[in-house]
Amino acid sequence: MTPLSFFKCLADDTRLKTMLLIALRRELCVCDLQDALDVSQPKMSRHLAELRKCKLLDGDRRGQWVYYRLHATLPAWAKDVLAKTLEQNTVYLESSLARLKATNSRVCGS
Amino acid sequence: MTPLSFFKCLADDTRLKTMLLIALRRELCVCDLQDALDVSQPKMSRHLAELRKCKLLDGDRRGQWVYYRLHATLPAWAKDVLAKTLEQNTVYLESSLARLKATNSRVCGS
DNA sequence: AACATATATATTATATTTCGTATATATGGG
DNA sequence: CCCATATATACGAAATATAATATATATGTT
Repeated sequence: MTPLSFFKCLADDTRLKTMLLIALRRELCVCDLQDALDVSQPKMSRHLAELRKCKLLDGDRRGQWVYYRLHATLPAWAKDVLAKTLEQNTVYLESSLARLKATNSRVCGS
Repeated sequence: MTPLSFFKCLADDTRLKTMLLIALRRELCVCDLQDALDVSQPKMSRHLAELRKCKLLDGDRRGQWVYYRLHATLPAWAKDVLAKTLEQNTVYLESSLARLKATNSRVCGS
C-alpha cells in the first residue's frame, strides 16, 4: 500500500468516514455504517469493496452480517494518520457518530 | 480546511510529493519542485494553485521566483500527518529527493 | 423449498479530475 | 522598451471516479 493509494482512499466522504468510524470503534457491520453515513446499500458496499481491494479494511462474515475492521497489514503510520485525524476533527464525524449510537441502541438490522 | 479537502489534496501524486517535499525542506520554489517531480511547468503550477486555494500552501514571490511553504494556518494534525507519512515512506520520495538535491547543487533556474 | 434479510456486483450514465497546449502576467536585465 | 525567464491561467480533450438502478449471492427461518 503506497501513501498515494492510501490517501486516494481517504479522498471520498463515505470512505473517509468509514475508516474513521472503524478506527474508533474497532469493528462495524455494513448496516451500521450504512445507517451512520446515511447512504444507499450499494453505495456503501461499493466503497467497502474498494477499501478491501486496497487492503485498508478486511471484512469477515458472521452469519448474515459482515463485520469490517482495519486490515491486519495496515501500516502503523496509516493507523497514526487515522488516529490524528480522528482526534482533531470531532465535528466532521459528529452527525455520523450520533446516528451510529442511535443505531447501536437497537439490534443491528432491526 | 476539512479533513476531506485535505485528503483530496493529497490524493494526487504531484500534490502529495509536493507537500511532503515542502514539509521536509521548509520551502521550495516552483522550478525546484518542477525539476524534482519531473513534471511540466503548467502542471506544477496548476497543482500549486489548488494547494494554495485549499490553504495547504502559501507562496511568496521573491524576484522572479515564487517560494512555497506550508500555509501558516495549516492545522497541527495535518502537519503531523505529513510528518508521519514522510518518516515511514522514504522509498516513495526517493527519486524526487535525488533530483531535488541535484537541482539544488546548481543555482535555481540555471 | 420458499421467503426475508444482508451484502455484493454489474451496467450504464454522469460528474469530476487531470492533462496538454496555448496564452497571459510578472520580474529583471540590457 | 525589448527580450529572456519564471510563473499563472484558460480551454478543450481524455481519463477517472461516482452514483443510481437492477440483479446476484449468501445466510437464516419456517
